[in-house]
Amino acid sequence: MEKEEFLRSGHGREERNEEMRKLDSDQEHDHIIRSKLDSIKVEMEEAKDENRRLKSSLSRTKKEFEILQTQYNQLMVIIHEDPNKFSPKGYNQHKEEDEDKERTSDREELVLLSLGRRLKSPVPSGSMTNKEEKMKDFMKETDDDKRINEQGLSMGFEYKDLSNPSEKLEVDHNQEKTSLEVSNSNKIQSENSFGFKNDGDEHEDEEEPLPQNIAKKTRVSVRARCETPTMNDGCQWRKYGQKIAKGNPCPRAYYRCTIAPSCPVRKQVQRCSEDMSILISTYEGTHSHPLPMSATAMASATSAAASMLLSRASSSSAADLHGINFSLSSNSITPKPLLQTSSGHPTVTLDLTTTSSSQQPFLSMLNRFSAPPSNVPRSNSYPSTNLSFSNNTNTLMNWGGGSNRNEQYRAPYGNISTHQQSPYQHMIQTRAAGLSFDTFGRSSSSSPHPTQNSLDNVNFKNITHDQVQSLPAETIKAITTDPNFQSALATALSSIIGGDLKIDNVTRNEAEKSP
DNA sequence: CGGATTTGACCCGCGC
DNA sequence: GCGCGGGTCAAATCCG
Repeated sequence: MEKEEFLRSGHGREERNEEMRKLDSDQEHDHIIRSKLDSIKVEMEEAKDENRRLKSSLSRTKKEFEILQTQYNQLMVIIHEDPNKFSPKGYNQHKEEDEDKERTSDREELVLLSLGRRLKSPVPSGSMTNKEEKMKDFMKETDDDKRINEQGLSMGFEYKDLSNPSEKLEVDHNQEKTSLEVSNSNKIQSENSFGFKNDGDEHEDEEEPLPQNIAKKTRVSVRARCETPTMNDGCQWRKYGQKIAKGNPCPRAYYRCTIAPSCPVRKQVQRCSEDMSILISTYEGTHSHPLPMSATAMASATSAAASMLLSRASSSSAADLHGINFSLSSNSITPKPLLQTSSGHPTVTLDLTTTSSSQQPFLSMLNRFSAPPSNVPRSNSYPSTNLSFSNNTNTLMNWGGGSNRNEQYRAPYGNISTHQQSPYQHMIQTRAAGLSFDTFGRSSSSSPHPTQNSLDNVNFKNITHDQVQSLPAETIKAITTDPNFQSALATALSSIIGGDLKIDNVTRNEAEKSP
C-alpha cells in the first residue's frame, strides 16, 4: 500500500513537473508568438511607411510631370507659331549670341539625329515570307513599343553642314541616304551604324547623291567592357565569318543583321588586344527595317553620343561626353588604337571603357536598355529585347549575346559602376550636368501617344538632383518597374537624346504640316 | 531537321 | 604584277 502511495505520489510529482514543463513551454510559445507578432507589426508599420513614401513620391512626380507637360505644350505652340525661331539658323543664332560669336562657322553645323523606326514601306501581308513574319513577331513587343513603331520614328545620325548645302555629301545606300558630314577640312560622309531615318524626313529626297564624294561607309565603333562574347544591342545578328586580324590575336567576328533578310547592316566584334575585357563592336550600314525598342534605345544612346561628338568635331577631333571618350576620324583616330580597319573607313568611336564616375549613368542607361537581368533565363538564342530597369548595381556592359554557347570570355572583369542608378536618375544627372537636350527633337505631330508626349515633355532641369536622391530606392524601383513607365521612358529617352539635334527635321515637318 | 556557327576558300582593294 | 590583309561566301558541322 505504502508502495502504491509512494508510487502514486511519485507519479503525481511527475505529472506536476510535466504540467510545469507544459506551462513553461506554453509560455515560451506565447512569447515566441508575441515576438513574432511584434516583428510583423513592425514590418507592417514599415510597409505602411514605405507605402506612404511611395504615394507621396508618386504624387510629387505626377505634379512635376504635369507641370512639365504644360511647359512642353506651351513650347510646342510657340514652335508652331514661329518655326523659324527654332530653325537651324535660328537655333545657331541663339547659340552664337550665347557664345560670344566665336567659332561661328563651327556652330553653323548641326547634327541631325533621327530617332526611332523606319516604317515607310509596309510589306503587303500576302507577300510576306516566313522570315518577314518572324521579323514581325520579333517586332511584336509591348503596346507602347508598337505605338512607338507607329510613330514612324527612326534614328540615325544626320550630320549636315546646313550652312553650305551645296557641299553636302551623300551616301548611296540602297533605299536610304543617311549622311554624316563634317564640314571642315576632313569632310566625312557616312551612314551610321544605326542609321534609321525618320519617316517624316520628306526633305531627305531633296538631297542628291554626289557619287564622286562617296567614300567608304562610316562606321560606328563601340568600345565597352563586356564579359560576354557579344553585346546585346537589341538586334538579331547572324555570324557569317571570323578572321584573325593582323595585330590582334583575338579573332574578329563578322555578323549581319537578320531582323530583315535584306538588311545591309554588318557588325564586327573583336576583343581589344590590349585589354581583353574590352569588346569592340563596329557597326556599318543602315537598317532597312523597324527595330525593336532595345535596339533603338541602344542606337539612340550610341548615335547621340556620336552626334554630340560630331557637333564638336569642328573644334576638336575628340570629345568627352560625361567622361566618355568619343572620337571621330576619317581613319579611326581614337584615344586608343582600335580595330585596324582597312583604310578609308571613317569611324566614330564611342569609348565606354573609361571608368569615370560621370559616365556611369551612360553605361547604366545602355546596360539597362540592353541587358536583361543575368538571372533571367533566355527563351531563345536571340539577344533579348527586354528592357530592364532593375536596380541592378552591375553596370558592367553585360550585353550578353544571348547564346551562351561560347562563354569563353566570361570572366570577372569587374564592375564599372559601384552604385545604383536608375535611368531616370541618369537623365536627370545628364541634365544637371549641363547637357542641354531640347525636348522638341522629334516628329511631334506624328506621335499622338499621350505617354510619349508626356514624357517627351519632361524637362529634367525642373527636377533637382536632390529631389531625385530623396526618392527612396524602393520608390525608384517601383516607378521604374512599371511597364508603361519603362516603355514611355525609353521613348522619351530616345527623343530627349535626339533632342536638339533634330530640330531641322521637326521644324520642317511642322512647317509642312501646317499650311 | 532547321537554323546557327565554323572555317577554309575565294574575292577584292591597296601598297610596294 | 604580286603579296598582303580585310571581308565575304558557302559547305560542313553543330546544336536544340
